[in-house]
Amino acid sequence: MAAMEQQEVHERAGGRRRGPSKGDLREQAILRTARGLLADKPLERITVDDLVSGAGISRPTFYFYFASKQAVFEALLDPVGDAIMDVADSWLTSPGGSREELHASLAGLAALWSAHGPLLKVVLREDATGALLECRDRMLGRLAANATARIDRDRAAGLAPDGPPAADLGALMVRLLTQALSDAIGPSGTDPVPPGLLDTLTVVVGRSIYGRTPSDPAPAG
Amino acid sequence: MAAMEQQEVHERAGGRRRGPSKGDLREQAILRTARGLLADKPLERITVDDLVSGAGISRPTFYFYFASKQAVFEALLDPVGDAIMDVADSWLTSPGGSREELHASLAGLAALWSAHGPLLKVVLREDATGALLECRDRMLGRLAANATARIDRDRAAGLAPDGPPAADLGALMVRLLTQALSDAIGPSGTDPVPPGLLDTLTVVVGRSIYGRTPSDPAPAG
DNA sequence: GATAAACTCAACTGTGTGTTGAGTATTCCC
DNA sequence: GGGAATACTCAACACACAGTTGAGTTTATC
Repeated sequence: MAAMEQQEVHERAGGRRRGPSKGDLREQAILRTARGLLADKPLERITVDDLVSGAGISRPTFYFYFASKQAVFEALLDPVGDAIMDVADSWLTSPGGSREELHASLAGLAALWSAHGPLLKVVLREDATGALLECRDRMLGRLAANATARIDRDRAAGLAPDGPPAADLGALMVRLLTQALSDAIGPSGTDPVPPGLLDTLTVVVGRSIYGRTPSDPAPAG
Repeated sequence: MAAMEQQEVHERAGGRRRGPSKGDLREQAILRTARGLLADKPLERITVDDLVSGAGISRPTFYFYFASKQAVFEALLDPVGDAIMDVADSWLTSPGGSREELHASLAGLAALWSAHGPLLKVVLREDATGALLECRDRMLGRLAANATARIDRDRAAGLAPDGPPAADLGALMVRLLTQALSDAIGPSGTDPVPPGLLDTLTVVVGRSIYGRTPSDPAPAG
């Protein structure tokens, strides 16, 4: 319960209460250490002691700045989540249904995975909890909602054939993309996304949404 | 290092060395307890103490039968892995490229996920290690190899258009299927797979492999 | 220069994994 | 049936990691 109180204090002003700077440096040092360690080993193998010794502080000092190890990675993830939202929105608002445009959108996603691989892998993991889980659901939800809207729009315009409910198809495409990108960057999360993968994803997403097989209805208009 | 020795003893005959039965009951009790607990909570929240008290033994007795908590779940997974291999092979050897046949194959996979959901989720997790990781790679590899062979065959027969390298496409389809099924059965891994998902997956896989968009080549023959 | 808020830590608690060392039961061979 | 090997069992450790306590020092503010 004492833990609760302390966490609430932290929540109140997103980490520390206020104040100019002295401890800001330490907070930054913790975040920097976390980011660095993440390139070497997965989240579950990073201990509070790693962060503590990396930042040159003691254990309780760490807990003064962050409520838990997870909270550090949540803080790290915040700006990345925003970037994902931007990609999602730009995909929705981009013009036509051309292959090039789809390819470009996927490249935007891939760039995020290249830049923040380890972090994105963490948040997509099945056993995420707390704020990490919320963040994931928000990210995936926004991506899926925009994909769904896109599919509906293109179906209404006769660009895409009917098929599964747009929401199901959209959610599936999002899962496919995020999973494929996470796989591509390897266990450490630092490999580059191979260009061939982008081509394959473009074809698969393109065919799934716009493609026809003999048993699909013919194009409208 | 003492741990090493004990583990090797275990490995030598897949668990215990031999002998008739007395301890076989305990081993079964541990496995049964593990399977039961898995329906309630995820692997990482199951402790050795849970298994120990569930099976009515002491801690060291547990370690006599299994080298670690992970080893228990590896043992549980063995037969499931075999079943996956069967599904993979039956998909490869099934006849034509009809939608019904694809749907039936996917239903076979889905049945496995319904029956062994929690276990399959564990093995597909990114942070699997040791034998669990090997098992996963073997399963996914076999599925992907068979999907690839299937795509090659159907392309050669003029049933499927050209497109991304068959191996890339096959691997992506496998990832899509396993991920979608894992998602569908929920966090606990015990929800039923909704029938609508099977339809959607059938369409997506069908279109990805056999479908055409205006920019894809026309059907051969 | 006193008061409060920001900051720091040595030493602790708690929970989990895996081990040690010393046994008891079972089997197998004579 | 006696004796040695093998199967099995456990109380009591050792250790790693998360998170806490309680008491202290610095820094900003009036």
